[in-house]
Amino acid sequence: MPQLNGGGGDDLGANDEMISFKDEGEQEEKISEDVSAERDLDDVKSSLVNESENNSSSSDSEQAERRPQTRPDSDLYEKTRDYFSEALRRQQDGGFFKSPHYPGYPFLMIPDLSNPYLSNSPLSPSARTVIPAYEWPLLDVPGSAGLKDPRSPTPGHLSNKVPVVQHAHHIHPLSSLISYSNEHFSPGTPPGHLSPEILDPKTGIPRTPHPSELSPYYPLSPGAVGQLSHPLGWLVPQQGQPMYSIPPGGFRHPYPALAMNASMSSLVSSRFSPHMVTHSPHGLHQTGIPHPAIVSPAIKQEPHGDHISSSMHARKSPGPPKKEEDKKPHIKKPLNAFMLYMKEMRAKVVAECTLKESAAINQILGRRWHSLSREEQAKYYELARKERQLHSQLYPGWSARDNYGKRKKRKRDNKPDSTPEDFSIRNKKQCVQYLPPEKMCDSPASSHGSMLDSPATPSAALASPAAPATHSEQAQPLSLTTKASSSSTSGSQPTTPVLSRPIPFASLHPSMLSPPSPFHQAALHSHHALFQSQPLSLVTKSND
DNA sequence: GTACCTTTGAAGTGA
DNA sequence: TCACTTCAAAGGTAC
Repeated sequence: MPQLNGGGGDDLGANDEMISFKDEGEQEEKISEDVSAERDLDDVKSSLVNESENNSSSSDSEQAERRPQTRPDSDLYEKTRDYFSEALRRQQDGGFFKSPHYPGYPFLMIPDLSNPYLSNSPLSPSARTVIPAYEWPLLDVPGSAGLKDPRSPTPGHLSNKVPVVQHAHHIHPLSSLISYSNEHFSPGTPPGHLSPEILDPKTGIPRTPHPSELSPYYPLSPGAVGQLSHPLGWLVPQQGQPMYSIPPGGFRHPYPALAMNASMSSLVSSRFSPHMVTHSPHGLHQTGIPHPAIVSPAIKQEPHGDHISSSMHARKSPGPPKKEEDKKPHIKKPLNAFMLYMKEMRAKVVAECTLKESAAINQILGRRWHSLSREEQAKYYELARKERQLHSQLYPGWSARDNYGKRKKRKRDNKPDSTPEDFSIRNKKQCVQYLPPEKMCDSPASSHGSMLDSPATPSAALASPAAPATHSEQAQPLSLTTKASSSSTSGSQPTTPVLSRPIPFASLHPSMLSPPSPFHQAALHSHHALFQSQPLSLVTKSND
């Protein structure tokens, strides 16, 4: 797959996750077939969902509104996509970020801050108006990034959820997926590019458009688009949202192309309130622009969370006092491929069913993830890889360990050798599968099945390191390393996906489960055998 | 108010 | 090197 190697030498990261698919042509054909098949399937799904939901509660009507109405014209999509690709290719001058690897996100790859898209400073909301909508379809997704859910009465930044600070100091190539949170847009100052009609007349807050209003170009569901961060969103200061500081000496210009130019820098200084732009006595990175991954400790409700201004202080100073440590801004982990996928697809899944519990949604997403083609997964792996790269560039001293213990960790130990005291009553209570086994079989997937169940082709499964050697080995898709990582899925987690509450089966819809590929279907037979040996609905956690 | 649930993947820890 | 743990997102649920 050329795009996988497209980053080539320009990519600072190792290519260990970049592989070529031997059956590329095959894949492409298959994918195009899958796409059309999936669209058909989605249509069927929609109708089925509508049917099922017509019998549901009255609240479903609003969900029906969120439901994708019709598939955007695929031709238009293709043409537009090509156009975007071409436009971006022209833009990109061989900087760090080459041409987009993923046609689906061509607009994410804005390599150069001096490019015309950004000439008006991305820090200014109005600056986004200079970006022609046709060049940046996502920008034309009006305000959707600002509001995660039309049903939500509160914009993202007002949500009572953890208000993650999402400001940037440069254009993240993955910005739209790197939404460390969705609260990127300041509803107070609706971006100028937003059409008036999509702004809430009362609040001025861009509302999440009806699916039919959404750009048909972006291959995301309307809801998913709603979750997308504005690629420049984290540059937009947000009122009432604390900013975080750059760790003193922690930042450097990772990429020359990303280095903030003078105008940007001044804009940051001028537009960001003193609270937002911290002038560390130790000397911030000259950009002084924070990264969305940073979250105030206070926001994270960590113990001893300090005011945001105090969180601006240094983190990672050698041997910092405890107090200083507590003031460290919380830098989130970069999202992995699945997380990126989840962010993108969650809304779609939510829109397609009446399920609201994230646990259930995540189960579905997990299965869908497995049923993704390798190329599709490759997109997310690549995105995740780039995000990790950028994250490491932005926070050279950051370690995942920094976040350890920052949240009260639940006791989810299911190890059989654990003492009875380790098991809370909650852990012991009976749990019910969200998805019935039949449905589970409809999709690949035990948590151990991973890629084993859903390679596009058997040959691909062999060719790709994504295919685990065994069920206990987790896939390392796109990685040439054969190291079999052992994640929690192979370890502490129950062998059967369980949840404390059953999914209302009526709310489940076939669309929740990805259409099995032929290979997948073959694999399903073995899974049927597996699942038939398991309780159908009630399963207890494998605590012992 | 907050932990839990669920998912996968990355990274850290300890043996 | 391996097994295991923690965290990342999300939001309803339960305590």
